[in-house]
Formats: sequence, C-alpha cells, structure tokens
Amino acid sequence: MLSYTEENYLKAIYHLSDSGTKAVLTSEIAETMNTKAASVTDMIKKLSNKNLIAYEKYYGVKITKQGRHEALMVVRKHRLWETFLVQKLQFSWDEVHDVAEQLEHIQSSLLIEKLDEFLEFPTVDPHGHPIPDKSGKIVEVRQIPLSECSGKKKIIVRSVKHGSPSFLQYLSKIGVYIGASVSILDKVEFDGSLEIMIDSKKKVFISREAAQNLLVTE
Amino acid sequence: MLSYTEENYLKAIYHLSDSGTKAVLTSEIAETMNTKAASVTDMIKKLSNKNLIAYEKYYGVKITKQGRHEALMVVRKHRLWETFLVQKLQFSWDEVHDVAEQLEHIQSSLLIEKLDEFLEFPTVDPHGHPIPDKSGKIVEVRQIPLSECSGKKKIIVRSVKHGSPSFLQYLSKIGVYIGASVSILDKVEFDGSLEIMIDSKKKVFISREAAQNLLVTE
DNA sequence: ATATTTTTTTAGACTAATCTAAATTTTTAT
DNA sequence: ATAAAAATTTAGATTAGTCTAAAAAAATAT
Ligand SMILES: [Mn+2]
Ligand SMILES: [Mn+2]
Ligand SMILES: [Mn+2]
Ligand SMILES: [Mn+2]
Repeated sequence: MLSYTEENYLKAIYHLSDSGTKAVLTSEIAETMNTKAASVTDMIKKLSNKNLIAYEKYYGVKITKQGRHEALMVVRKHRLWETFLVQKLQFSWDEVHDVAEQLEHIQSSLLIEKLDEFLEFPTVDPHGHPIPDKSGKIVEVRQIPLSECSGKKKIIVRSVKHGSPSFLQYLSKIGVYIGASVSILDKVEFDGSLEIMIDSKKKVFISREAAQNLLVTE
Repeated sequence: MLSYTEENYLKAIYHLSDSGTKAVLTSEIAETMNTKAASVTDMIKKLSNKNLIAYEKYYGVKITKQGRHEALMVVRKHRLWETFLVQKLQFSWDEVHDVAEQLEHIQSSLLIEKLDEFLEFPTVDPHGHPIPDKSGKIVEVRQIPLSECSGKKKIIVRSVKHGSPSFLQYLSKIGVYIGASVSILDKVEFDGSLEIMIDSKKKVFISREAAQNLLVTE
C-alpha cells in the first residue's frame, strides 16, 4: 500500500506526464510538489523500486502501467470527493480542492464504491474533469481552448485547464460555468481578448489568458 | 495544529479517562494504541508540552481543558462521519469504525459544519454515542447496562458500551438496535443470562456479557 | 571543442514516530 | 522492612520524509 506522500508524488507525476504519456523531469516534480530536487530524487527511487515509475538517472521518470493505475485511483477519489462536496454539501467549486486533496487518501474501497453510487456514477467533476471508473478507465473528450475557436458556431464550456480558486471565482462572477453555451462576438486583435455571449443573454470581455484556460467543444 | 498521531493519542486518553475525569496510566495508553510504553512516554511529553495533558512522571496523565476540547473535536468528527456512512452511504453499523478512524483526521472546519448540516444536526451516532456540538458541548444521557435492570418496566436500548464489529453483527442478527424496546422476561441465576422480549414480538436469550455491553434507559 | 551554467544526484543531517534493551521508580509480597 | 515483581522512563536505533551543501553529469554558450 502506498503512503500519503507516495500517492501525492505519483499523482503529480501522472498529471505532469500528460496522463502518463511523456517523461517527467526531477525539477518539474520538485516545482509542483513544493519540495527540493534532492527530496524528489529520494522519492523517485522509492517509487521506482515499487515499479510504479521507470527511472533513468538524470533523464527523469516515466509512469508504468501499474503506476498509472494507482495514480488513476487517487484521481478517481479526488474527483468523486469534489463532486460530493459540491453536489451534496453545497461547497462552491473554488472551495473543494484542498479538502479533496486530503480526502483522496482515505483507504477504503467500500467507501469509494458507495460514494460513487450515492452520487449516481458521475462522469465529470465540478471542474469538468473526467472521473476514472473503478477499473481505471477514463473517458477523455477532445476539448480545445476557447482562445482557439473562431466563427459563430455554438460553443459549450466543458472544463477549466487550471482550476485555481481565483479563476473559478472569476468565472462564477461573469456567469461562466461547466455546460454554459457561449459564442464569440469579437476577437480583439491588439491583446487577443474576446467578447463573448454567454447563454444568449450576457455579453462580456475576457482576456486571452482566461480564454486559453477555458476548454470547450464546438 | 495536531498531527494525525497526536489526535489519535489524545482521543484515546480522553476515552480512557472517562471523558476527561480521571488520570490515565502509560500502560493503559500503550494497550489501546497498540504501541510500547516507551513510545507512549515520548508522546506524553509532546502532548504535555502543548498543554493538552498534565503529566506527572510515573503517575500517568490527566487531560487539560484545552486537551479535552481538542479530543472532543476529533470525537465529533468521528461520530458525524459514522452517521454519514450509515445514513447516506448505507454502511451497516459494524462497518463504519475503521473508515471513520481515518476520516476524523480531515482538517476543514467548513467541511465538518456542512456535514453536520447535511445530516440535520444529529445528536447520536449509529452506536448511540452522543455527538459533541461545534463548541464541544456533549450531552451524556445517564444509561445503565441491561444486566443491571430488573422487573417488567419498559426498557429502551440506547447505546453499546464497546462496539466491536462482531458484537454489532450479533445484535443485528437477534434484532436488537438503538431505540429498540425490550423487556426482561427472566434472569437465569446460574450464569446471569437474560431472556428478553424485543419490540413485544421476539424472545431471545442473551449472555451476561452481552447484557453488560448494552446500555439502556428504563 | 571547451568552458560555463544548469540540473541532478549524493552525502550528511534533522524531525516525528516507533522500537528494544537497560536503568529507574513504584508496587506488591513476604 | 526488605526483597521481588511490575511499571515507567531513558538511552540508543530505525524508518519516512525532508533539508542544505557538495559532487557529478548534462546542457548551453562561446
Ligand atoms: Mn493529496
Ligand atoms: Mn477537480
Ligand atoms: Mn484515527
Ligand atoms: Mn461510534
């Protein structure tokens, strides 16, 4: 069984590797885990000895099949708990991350299966991120940043790329939510900002950074 | 803030001290925590330095006002989570303890207040144990072991003294639950066992040990 | 192609929580 | 009252996870 810390490292490596596809550098892990490179090297060796990652000295790590599965189970728990907090306890979507960061480490398969059932088997979390099923299957729907859309097509907001509390609060403030329907009214040449229409009733300007962080389907 | 381990020790000391009234010996703590006396001595010093317990060398510890409050907050979380597991996730009362043992350490006052509200401010947990409120107030209703009851009065089962899974499963099997109404039909002189009537419809014999572990009001 | 800079690893140290074995204190028995 | 037994504390190690500083390797710049 993995320790609390091992789970956190493995999950970070999973996310940094684009869901397990590419190699991850020691410095990247240190950055996201808020630790020093020396500490990362130690942990890397531990995870490597457990065959959760493949480690080549000086060239970073790649997550193994087994490691990806373990990471997905942590992601599953994180996203199910976030869904619970929002849907059942009335948390707002910007309040759930830190609590889920703790809850994801509770060890009980019975608990997580019952929670999944209680929530009626949700497929995405409050930020639009897919929830892996109990076998680790995850349905990644192809999404593009709003900043790369053009024309007058109907666009649906599907998820946020990075869900920092301040960004999420900003979205709530301007009326953007997962599932919202938007259309692009104008693209400002000067700074890449967009004028958008939300749900056919509200016009707002959003910055290029904001548009890059909103993932949508056309 | 207390560590996971400090919280567990403090809660154990609280329970061993009869809700904070009497002194607790090193060996008792070691016994319930499944650790060695030497480890307990180390932890005792830590908790004493934080003024959560008063420690007198070789004579055990007494919980302080502050320590009692901290312990009650852990007990509150434990019992609210148990209530959630049974009432919302359909756990049975013999399955909840180990999971609650983990969940009680989640740090988020928002979470626990919202959970309390979601459960509609329960006053007792699935084992009949009182749930402290957010200020640490706990309503201890006077209860006596069924083994000390006599006569034909109406008796209500209020809680279990020790809720081991096997005892709880046994109770479910014979139809005893928190709130059940029982009456004593006969007391066997030989071994102290009782013949009881449950909910005016089911007669069973229970051992003296079982009767001593069932707390009731007359 | 070499030298400089950056990244990574190693070495050695620290804290929290645990242990075993030895020393000390208290309790119990004679 | 003294000796034996039991409980407790201390001393010294160990493991997980972290750090700083030094050494080694890789990447970059001239
Ligand atoms: Mn976490
Ligand atoms: Mn999320
Ligand atoms: Mn616990
Ligand atoms: Mn309980």
